[in-house]
Amino acid sequence: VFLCNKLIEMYGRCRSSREARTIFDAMLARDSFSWDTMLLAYTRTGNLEQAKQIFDEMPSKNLIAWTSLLVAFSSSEDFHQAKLLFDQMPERDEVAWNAMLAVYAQNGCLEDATLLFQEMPSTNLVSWNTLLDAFVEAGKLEEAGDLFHRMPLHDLISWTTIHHAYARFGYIDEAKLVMEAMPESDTVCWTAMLSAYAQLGSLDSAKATFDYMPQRDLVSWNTMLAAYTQNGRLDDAKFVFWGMPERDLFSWTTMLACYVEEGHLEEARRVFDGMPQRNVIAWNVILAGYAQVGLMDRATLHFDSMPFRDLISWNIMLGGYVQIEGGLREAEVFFRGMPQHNLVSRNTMLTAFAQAGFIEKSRGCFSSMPEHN
RNA sequence: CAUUGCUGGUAUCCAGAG
Repeated sequence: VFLCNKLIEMYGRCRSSREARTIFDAMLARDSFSWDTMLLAYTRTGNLEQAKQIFDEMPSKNLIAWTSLLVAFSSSEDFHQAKLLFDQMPERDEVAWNAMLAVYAQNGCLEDATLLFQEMPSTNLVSWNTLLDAFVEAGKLEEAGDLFHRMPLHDLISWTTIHHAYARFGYIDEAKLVMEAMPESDTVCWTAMLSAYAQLGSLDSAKATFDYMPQRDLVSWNTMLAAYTQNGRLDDAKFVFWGMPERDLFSWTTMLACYVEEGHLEEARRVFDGMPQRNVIAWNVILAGYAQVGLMDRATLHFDSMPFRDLISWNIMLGGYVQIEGGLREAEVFFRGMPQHNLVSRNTMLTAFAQAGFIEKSRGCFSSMPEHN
């Protein structure tokens, strides 16, 4: 049992929930660690449905199981389910509170995060770091800076979070100063710097950073790859992609998106077919390739054959309809048939109506939005 | 002292800014 548990854990960490499940199913006896670890494998691979199912099947649910499921809701379309789950928990420890806080932080809910932080029975450094990240995710740089100075202590993660805050919003000089001030900086920090240069279009600085950094891991390679793809450098991107020491789904989807962006649909399709695994994002990239150029019949065919869809898949289809000649009516019908809508869906309709001169309908979309940005 | 849970860097949809 011990060894099988370790195997499940290993597969979970390697994002192979299928293999983890094979081990789990083959076990003659399972203890609570086996169940928790299996649940966590689904959580880590973003497999909410399977995570829920395992959770429901569990003979007994401990704090770890509750917390793992809570985390799974964080990246789901309605992360507010996480709060419902949190409220249902029979007991909550520090980790559970922190996990709930992280759900708010990752989804940009600064208000909720702040309130929750104040309600917490006790806070530790993880709580402070998470709150700091909530400010950063919400784009509140000054407040993040203030909070950083008010924190009781700083560890590497606190420093990296504040560094990332400056880097991602293009404050290169400030980010550099933070890097000089921090006691140690690791690959995460260097990669954030690289990413910042890439977003500003400073490819030379990005490349120089990549070459200069003490170590490069898979994320750094992916970031360098994205630096080229986001700036329309297909040839450089190809060179990086095929030269990388290893490739994960980020690498593949980044490369795919580059082919699509450059209008090379056939090539994209070939890369797609050659992928070792495909996630929703890979399917979405190809879908967007068809929809963006108005090939709605091919898009529909692809859409119908997708093994999984998320809200982005639906939004891509919607975006395809609104931009073809006289597609607005079809878009309206499609919009009504969607399982959910978010700000992007409504904004797509809003701008489509506005550009077609239907001011009243556009207004209607505007007022149907639960929030505005 | 401890087989599993919480925080930092990279990819796909609309708009805006450059």
